[in-house]
Amino acid sequence: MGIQERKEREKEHRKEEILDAAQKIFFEKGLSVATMDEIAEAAELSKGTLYLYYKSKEDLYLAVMMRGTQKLKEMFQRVVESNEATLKKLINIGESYMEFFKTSPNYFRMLHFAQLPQFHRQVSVEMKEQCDIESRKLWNLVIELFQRAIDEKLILAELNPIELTIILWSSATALMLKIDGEFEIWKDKMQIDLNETLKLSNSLLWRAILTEKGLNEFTMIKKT
Amino acid sequence: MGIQERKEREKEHRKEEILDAAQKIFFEKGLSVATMDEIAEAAELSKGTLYLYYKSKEDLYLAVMMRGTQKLKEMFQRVVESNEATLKKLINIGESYMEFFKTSPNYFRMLHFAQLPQFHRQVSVEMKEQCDIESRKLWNLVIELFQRAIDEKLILAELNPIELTIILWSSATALMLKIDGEFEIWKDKMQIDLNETLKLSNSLLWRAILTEKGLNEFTMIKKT
DNA sequence: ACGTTATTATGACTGTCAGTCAGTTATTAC
DNA sequence: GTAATAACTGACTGACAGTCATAATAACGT
Repeated sequence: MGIQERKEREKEHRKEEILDAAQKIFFEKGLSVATMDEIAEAAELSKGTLYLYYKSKEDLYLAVMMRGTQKLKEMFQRVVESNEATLKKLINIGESYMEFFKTSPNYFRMLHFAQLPQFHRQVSVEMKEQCDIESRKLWNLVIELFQRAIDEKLILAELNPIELTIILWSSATALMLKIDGEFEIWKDKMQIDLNETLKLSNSLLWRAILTEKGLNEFTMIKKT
Repeated sequence: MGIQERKEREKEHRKEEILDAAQKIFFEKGLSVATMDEIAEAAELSKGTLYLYYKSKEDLYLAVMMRGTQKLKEMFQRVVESNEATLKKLINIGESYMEFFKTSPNYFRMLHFAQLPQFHRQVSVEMKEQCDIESRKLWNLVIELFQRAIDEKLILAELNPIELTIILWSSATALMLKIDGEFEIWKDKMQIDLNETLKLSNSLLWRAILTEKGLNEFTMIKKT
C-alpha cells in the first residue's frame, strides 16, 4: 500500500520536525532549563503530541544528541576512508574530534552530559540501546585504526588498541570539557592556554606509545 | 558576651546537622532525585528551616561536596608533609586520589558533577567563591610538588607544573569516571579492566614527562 | 516575675513543570 | 455518507523548590 508508506514517511518527517524544535531549545537552554511546553510551541504542536513521538524529555534529548554522534561518526568515517597512511589517519581523527568540539560545542556537551550516570534515569531502554549501538560504531572506527597501526608496527606491540582508544579519547575529552567550561579562568588567573595543554597532552601520549618507526613518521607528519 | 558565642556555636552545630542529613540523602539518591522535604525529615526540621541555613538545594549540595574537597585536601596534605622524596610524594598523591575515589565514591561523584557548567545555575555567588578557594588550595598542593620535581630535575625542564597538573589530574579523573559508570560494560563486552587502563595511562604519561634521572628514581620506586 | 523584643522554626501555600488522558478533529475505509 | 482509525489537543494531576505569614522559643530590661 502506498498510503502506508506515505504515512510512514510523514511520521518520520514529524519526528524530525520535533527534533529540530527540541534541538533549538536544548541548544539555547540546556536540558534542565528547557521545558516541554517551549519545545511544543517551537514545533507548533501541543505538548501531548510530543509524547506520541518521544517517551520522555530525556529520550528527546538523547535523540538530539544522536544527531551529534551521527555527525561525529561521519567525520571519522571520512578520515578512515581517505587515502592517507594509518598514522596520519589517526592524527586526523584527533583533529576531527577537536573540530567537532569547536564547531558543534552543543553536540559535544550533550554527548558528554548524557554519558553521566546521573542522567540515565528517565531514559527508555530502547533509546539507550540505540545510543549504545551508535556510540559503539564510533569507537570501533578508532579501535580498528589503532589495531592497524599496531599491525604496521607504528605503535608498541604490547599495547591494546581498545585501551589506547580509551586513554587518548578520555584525556582529550577531559581537556575539551575544561576548555569548554573554564578556558577564561585558566587564561586569566594562571596564564594557561588550555588549547596548548591539550596539544601537549596529546603529544606526550603519542610519544609514549609510538615505536621508533612510528615516531619517525609522526615527526614527519607534524613537520609538514 | 558568652551567650552570643554559644548561639554562634549552636548555629554552626545546626548547620552541620542539616549537612549530615543532606549528605545521607544526596548519597542515597543523587541531586535530582533527592528532595528538600526528605532532607528536612531526615534532619527532623521543617523545610523552611533548611532555607534559613542554606540558600538553595544546590548550595546545600555544594556544602556537602566541600566536605569531600576537604577530605581529599587532608589526604594530599598528609602526603605533602610526609618525609618522602618529591617523586615518591607525587606518586603517593596519585594513589591518594585513587584511594579517595575508591573509599568515597559519593564525594568523588559530587566533586565532578558540580564541576559541570550545567550545574552552576542555582548556586549562590558566595558558595561558588568558597568552592573555588578550596579547590584552588587542592590544586596548589599538586602544582607545588610538580614545581619541586622540576627544580630537582626529575621532570623535563620545559614543562609547566600547572599544565602537568591539569593533564595528569584530568586523565586520571576521566578514567575514574569511566570506572565508576562503565566498569562492568567494558569488563563484560570488551574484556577490559579499566583499573589497568588507568594504571597504563598514568605510566605512559609519567614516562613521557620524566628526565632520565627521574625515570631511574621512578623505576626504583615502582619496583619496591 | 513579667511584659517586650529578637531569634528561630513552621508548614500551608505558590508557581512551575513533566507527564497523562478524556475528548476532539482529521483521515481513511467501506 | 458513515463507521473506524489515527493524529492531535490542552486542561489536569502530582511532585517539588522555594516563600512567607504566623507561631514558638529565647533573651533582655525593669
